[in-house]
Amino acid sequence: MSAINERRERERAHRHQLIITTARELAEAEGWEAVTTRRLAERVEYSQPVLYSHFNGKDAIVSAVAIDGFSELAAHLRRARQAAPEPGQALRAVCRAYLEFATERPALYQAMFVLPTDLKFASAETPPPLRAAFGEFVSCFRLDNERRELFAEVTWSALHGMAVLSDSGRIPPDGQEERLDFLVTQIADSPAG
Amino acid sequence: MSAINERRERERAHRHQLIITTARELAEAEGWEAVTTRRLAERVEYSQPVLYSHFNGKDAIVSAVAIDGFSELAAHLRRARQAAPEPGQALRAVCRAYLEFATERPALYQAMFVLPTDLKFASAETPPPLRAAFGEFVSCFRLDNERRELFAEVTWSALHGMAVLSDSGRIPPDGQEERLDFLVTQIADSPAG
DNA sequence: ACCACATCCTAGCAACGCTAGACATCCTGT
DNA sequence: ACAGGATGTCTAGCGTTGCTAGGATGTGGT
Repeated sequence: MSAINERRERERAHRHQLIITTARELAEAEGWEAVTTRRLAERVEYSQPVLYSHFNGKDAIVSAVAIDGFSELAAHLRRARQAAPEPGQALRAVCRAYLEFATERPALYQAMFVLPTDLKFASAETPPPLRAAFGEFVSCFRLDNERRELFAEVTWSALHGMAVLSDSGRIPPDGQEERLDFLVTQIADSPAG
Repeated sequence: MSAINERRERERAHRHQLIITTARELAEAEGWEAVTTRRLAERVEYSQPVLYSHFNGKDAIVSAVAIDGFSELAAHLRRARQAAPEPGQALRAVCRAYLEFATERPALYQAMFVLPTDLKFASAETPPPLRAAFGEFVSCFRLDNERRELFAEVTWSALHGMAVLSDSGRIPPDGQEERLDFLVTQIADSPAG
């Protein structure tokens, strides 16, 4: 109603975002296991209950960070795809960008793809940024390819596996480049790649 | 030294295994978040501190479950590979068996590949069962292929991605079969597959 | 029979996610 | 201008977590 309420809403929205970015910073600096509601509250200079007046719980905060991450990922992939010299190089560029994103922001990546979240994937309520990111993979394949989505899913799965297995030390972190090269070659060398 | 001590050691080893299998059962029945040291202690009918006389902590228990899982996975993959009608079908059979394993024992799979563990991968102290499981993938490729390990790593990464993204609902659980088919086709259609 | 040792449990610590209820603060209507 | 009510925030605490110190109990060896 009044201008006062508008100001309050602005402040509230501002604080909402502050919580998200602070959680993300804390996670990127010390890992998600260091992100406790107490420490987070202290950093934003409010008491614990205010976190719960903005989010349903800790998982919801992680989800909010994840959504921000999806937007960034989508933009990152899109930039890479459009900067590719020729269409045939788009897939390679996008895949490389994906791995880059995962290795440079491991905590953010975890929030998006590893930690338990409330997010709905591949359904009606899927957040648009998430759809956009997935769409970048789909766009790497020719329009007349009836199985573009399938191609994209497998590509994404492979990249995710590489990212997460490498991050947790289950495959050697070096050699990502060779694996990437091999993957792209195999996927692209298909009837309708 | 005496027979009494031997009996004690036997009992201790027996209890050690009891803890592991109980933890696994509990995880498979209700998920790992339901596996607390208290509940686990109650189930094995001992107090909490005995768990810590066998393991360094909860993570070590998870790791122990994971190692058992690696043995089973290795055996499962080996069986599938050897049952393949012809060598050209080995890769497909092993990949299918891998996904089968992951979907039928999700909690065990999580202990092995998702949850934080103390395990060392791809190093000198890598547990033999783990090497064996990975070796089954390598064995699917021809001996004269200099990049067998690379092939195996990418194959494994892709399968892991499919398994974990599907399990967490990030890609639709149906269509695994088509994805598997596509993946195997692309990987196998290579100069030295 | 007695001592010494190993084994096991009770009890408790600090930290976790989360919430009820008191307190203060500010807007609103008369 | 001032009381009343709504809004917002904090203190304090609940139940649970992983983990551990220290005492009780019972067994084995001399």
